[in-house]
Amino acid sequence: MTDWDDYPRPAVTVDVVIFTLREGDLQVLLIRRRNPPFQGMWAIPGGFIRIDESLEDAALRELEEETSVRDVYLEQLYTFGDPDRDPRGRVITVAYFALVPADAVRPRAGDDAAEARWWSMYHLPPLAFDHDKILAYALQRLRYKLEYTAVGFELLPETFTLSELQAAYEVILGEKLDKRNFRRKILSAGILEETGEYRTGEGRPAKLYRFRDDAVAEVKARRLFP
Amino acid sequence: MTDWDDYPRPAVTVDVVIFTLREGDLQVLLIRRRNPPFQGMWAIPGGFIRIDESLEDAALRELEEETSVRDVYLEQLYTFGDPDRDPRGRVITVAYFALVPADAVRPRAGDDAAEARWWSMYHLPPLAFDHDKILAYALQRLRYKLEYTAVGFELLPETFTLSELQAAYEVILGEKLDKRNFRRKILSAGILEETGEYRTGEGRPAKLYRFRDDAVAEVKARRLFP
DNA sequence: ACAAAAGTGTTGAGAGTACACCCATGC
DNA sequence: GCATGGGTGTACTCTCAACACTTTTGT
Repeated sequence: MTDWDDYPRPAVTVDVVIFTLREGDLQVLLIRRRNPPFQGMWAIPGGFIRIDESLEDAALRELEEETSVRDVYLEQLYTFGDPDRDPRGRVITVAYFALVPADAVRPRAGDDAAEARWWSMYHLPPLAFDHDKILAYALQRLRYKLEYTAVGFELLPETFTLSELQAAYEVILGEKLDKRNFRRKILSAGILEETGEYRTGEGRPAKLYRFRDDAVAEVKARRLFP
Repeated sequence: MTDWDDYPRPAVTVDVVIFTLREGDLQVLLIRRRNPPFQGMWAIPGGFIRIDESLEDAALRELEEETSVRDVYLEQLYTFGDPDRDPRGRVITVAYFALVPADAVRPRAGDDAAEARWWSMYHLPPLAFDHDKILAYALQRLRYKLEYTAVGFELLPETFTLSELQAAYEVILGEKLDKRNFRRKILSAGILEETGEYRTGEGRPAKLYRFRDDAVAEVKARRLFP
């Protein structure tokens, strides 16, 4: 820290891993790169930070550019900064991950993307830069958080049945769960309330639930540091 | 991500929160700033990244400059990037935290510090920049990790008694632990081995232990949800 | 002998896990 | 009435927390 201007500065970007649940699957939003390097390959949405916006604001801006949503779960994931991760030069990226309910989003291509679409986390295309590493880490973190917080709800629509909730957990964790134990535990946690409505379909109609606002607030309070 | 040169670049620094256990206390290494801004105030050691080194290498370099040690526990903590956190302009800092055994270190002042010394985490001086926030977060993370991993050992010398280990946990967690439960739990985790030596002093001599480096250190996390 | 720290077991409560059948509806 | 998914209870195991006295050494 000798002198302020002595050091060449890296470029700094923010990348946002956007997860959702669609088609009974855990999916992630990717964009196809319009420009070199890695032209035509798939990448996590992101972009350069602006000089007067916070990192979180930059992540929210990217998120909104790609999905038109705000007010979703967003958490800083990790900062990736290997000197050779971008062939154009030194680029450090602060990765975030976001959880959005599928029904709230219609992906749209941004400026630098020819195309944007959902991909299954379990069947990904080849990815630009070190984005495979970033996604692998994001999945690990999502699974881990699911085990001790209630973030799973952030991926579901406003109301849902217990079977839908259980299916969400199973898809993300990649394992089957016992129905009775799941229901007992989730109900005794006191974070759900019945809506009074039912979902009909094949078989017996299922009670619809929503998250209790106060419980969701508690989870949200714990989510982001500073 | 329109064009590479369109964006003014922020400066990027790495700050390293260096924890140790000394004098029966959890302490952190701070340096007194020689230059403005915040001249004369205490700060977490850190500095600008070099254009061709990775973030982790930069953190290791800072750590070695301040403490002359390598090969200690080092983990990326969080990236702080509010636009106004440094009055000189836009500076993003990638914070790391390091755990060093007290007997391995003799702090030394670096280039930009008039002075370097250990401070109790529980009696800190006023800090430069947003370093109070960084330290608060580092402590939270350290406590959290202590509950489900074996990182506590990284703060202790090569060999130690169970009472010393317990005292370390108590200082970091800020609470008293039951001796019998602590011993049973830590021994049944199978991560310690006896050295065969004893530490003598006042009272009955105590067995010395060391950490088994082949042990899987992760203590099973208790899940909030299935 | 006494001070000082090391070391040691049991019990009760609560949480987690495994497991199989009846219920309400649409067709 | 039958196919389909929704909904329910119990017994066993394991983990965690609370709690007090004996042992070994140095002086």
